[in-house]
Amino acid sequence: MDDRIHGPMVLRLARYLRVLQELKGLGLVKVFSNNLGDAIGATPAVVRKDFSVVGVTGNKRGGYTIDTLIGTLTEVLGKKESEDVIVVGCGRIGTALINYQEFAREGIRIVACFDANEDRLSSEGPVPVLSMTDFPAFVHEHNIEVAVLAVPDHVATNVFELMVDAGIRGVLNFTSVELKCGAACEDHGCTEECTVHNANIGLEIENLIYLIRLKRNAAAAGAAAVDAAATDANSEV
Amino acid sequence: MDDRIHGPMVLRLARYLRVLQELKGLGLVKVFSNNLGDAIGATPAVVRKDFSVVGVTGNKRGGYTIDTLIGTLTEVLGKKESEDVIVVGCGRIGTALINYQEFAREGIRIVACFDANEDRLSSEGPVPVLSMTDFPAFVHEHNIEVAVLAVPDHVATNVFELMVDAGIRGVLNFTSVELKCGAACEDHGCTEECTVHNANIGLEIENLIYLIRLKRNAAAAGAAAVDAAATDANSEV
DNA sequence: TAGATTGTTAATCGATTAACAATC
DNA sequence: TAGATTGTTAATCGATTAACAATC
Repeated sequence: MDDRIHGPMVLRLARYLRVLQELKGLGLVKVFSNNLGDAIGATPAVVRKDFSVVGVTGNKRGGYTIDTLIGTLTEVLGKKESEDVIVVGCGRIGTALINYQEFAREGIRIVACFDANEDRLSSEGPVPVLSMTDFPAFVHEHNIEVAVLAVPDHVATNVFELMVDAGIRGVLNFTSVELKCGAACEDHGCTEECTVHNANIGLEIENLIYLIRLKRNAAAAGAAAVDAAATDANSEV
Repeated sequence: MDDRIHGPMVLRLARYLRVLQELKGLGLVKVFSNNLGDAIGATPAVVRKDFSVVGVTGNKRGGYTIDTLIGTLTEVLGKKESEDVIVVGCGRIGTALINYQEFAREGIRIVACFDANEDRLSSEGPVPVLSMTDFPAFVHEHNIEVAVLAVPDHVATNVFELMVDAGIRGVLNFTSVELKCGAACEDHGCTEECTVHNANIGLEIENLIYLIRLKRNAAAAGAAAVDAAATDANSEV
């Protein structure tokens, strides 16, 4: 729609939308850029820029109309029609996801799970567990675009390529394998990219730890620099 | 240590390290920047730049020595001493995390869970479930730096502030609440930042869906532009 | 030597931030 | 009017990419 809409901005648009819906629920009609900025942790300038990009114009004195914003943002982000999602890999994580559907936001629904192990297949339970052999057909028939990858690490790459082949466009990756879309896409001659988000908890924590250590080191170095400067200042006396 | 080390780079350094350890396990001794680049999905130039920043120098003909790299990266990222992590909120997600410890990478260990509901407390099981009142003391005593936030949304902000107060420096956030560290930090007079990573599966999927739609729209617009150009070209005949 | 790879510098790209004129 | 807020432009910042000299 507009090539000025980029990744971080989409994230913000989604956050605005959520806040706006709550504000509307509270009976508000208008909102200022600084209020929305506070709510999602951005500066007012960013908010105005974002709205400018999506084409919403405010009133110089009265701010923005909440209904207009909700309408435009919903349109830009895509109609909030319910989205069907599948899970591949019916091990512990897959099962947990299926059972704890509550995690899902409105409109997002897990409609099937797939597993290579025939023993796990079942049509009982809240979500059917189907054979991997049915996977491509199912994806096409139901127009599935988003899949959760929750298989053992050693088959992750293979299953991912299956997904890309089948037409999956977005993957939430619970394995600790780095999925490279470019390669898989090229190998299979598909032109459209597949977006991968990583959700491996171990990896996330590991990365958190590294970042914290890095910050601490930087802070220590900064303090040392300050100390050194202080020493220098002293020595100048 | 070096202010040229930034977030994305830390992520890459961790990935290099993992690959290097595997390569070493296979008996390799040297490695070229393009091999590592392929492995983690980066260009050789990025790899060389990264190594240059952390101070590892290679051999113009023979590439980099794996042992040297492993040594330096381990040092830069912090010794792989085991890191103790706690979970706050012993509901479904919290319990799942505790039971599926396997997700944890080597060196990462969940040592305790905290819950405000006294009925859930227990010293049985793989991980003790303690009262929230014990939380600050426990964090100080055990030098806990990283916590997983798995409480209901409506108490997320409060619990997060408790965490920051107690000295937690990194949070893996399973709620769908936007945790703003700046505010909490300022309010409580703490100078050090707290790093938050979001792991809410619903949010992740929602965002995936938005990004996919955006890409499709952009592609459609691009195709339309191409069509228009083609039409123009035709009309010129 | 010739070829291949490193290491560094400059250019580019993308997004955020700052500044300020317009105007309700 | 005076004050406050929008909307846009220019400046800045940060990271990646490209290019190429150095050299094994």
